[in-house]
Amino acid sequence: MCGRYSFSLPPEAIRELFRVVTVLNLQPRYNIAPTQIVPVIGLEPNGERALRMFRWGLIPYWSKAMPKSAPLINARSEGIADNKMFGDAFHRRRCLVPADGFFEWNQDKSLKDRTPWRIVDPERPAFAFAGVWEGWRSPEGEIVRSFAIITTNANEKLARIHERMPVILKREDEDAWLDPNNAEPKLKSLLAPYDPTRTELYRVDMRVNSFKYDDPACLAKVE
DNA sequence: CCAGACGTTGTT
DNA sequence: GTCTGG
DNA sequence: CCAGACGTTGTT
DNA sequence: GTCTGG
Repeated sequence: MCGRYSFSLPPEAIRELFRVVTVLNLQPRYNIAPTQIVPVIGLEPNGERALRMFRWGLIPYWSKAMPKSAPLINARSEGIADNKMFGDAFHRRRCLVPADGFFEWNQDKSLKDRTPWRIVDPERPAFAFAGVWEGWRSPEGEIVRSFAIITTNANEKLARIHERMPVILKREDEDAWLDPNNAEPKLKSLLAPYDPTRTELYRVDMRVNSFKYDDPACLAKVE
């Protein structure tokens, strides 16, 4: 699955890699955690891509209050089109979640080693997760936009540490994911495990475990 | 009809 | 152990 | 995802 | 809001 990731590229690289004009006032993020407000990419009414700051952890639009349970940071791709919680967002509110890598811990918690891994694509400096989003009106009348990252089965590279992984879109599939005219069969075909030959894992320092550390050392390789 | 759930991951 | 917060 | 708190009464 | 369960 995916419960922590990074997005630390400079604005010029973001504009070029994701074809966005606005780059807001983005600070590099080395250790993004659930509930934080982070950039995602959606389509404007005019069809142009735009970066917007959304909350990681989807709040269903019918929620009466901010949910107290674990935030909905992931959505399983299997059955998502018919799912009560995410179905409407899947059909009508898809987004790209830009990242330059993500973190995984050993799934088996009986293994005492809680040293995280970082996963990157050695052939490109950044990629996008497939995401869905919602708008929610709080009791105070504030509109909160939030998102979840879609997951699928782990590929053979990740399977050694975890059985799920986030959906990473091929670059040539990003437009199809955002296209409001694409229907269910096409969209579902995009939600597949990532190419294992482009999935590289390496160990990083345990400091990543704490979201309080958000600096370049979080990305550094350790033995 | 109304009431109650609606999610993922991991762990047991 | 379990819940909350980031 | 992991880290960190988890409580009351009374007094300042 | 919308679906499921009784």
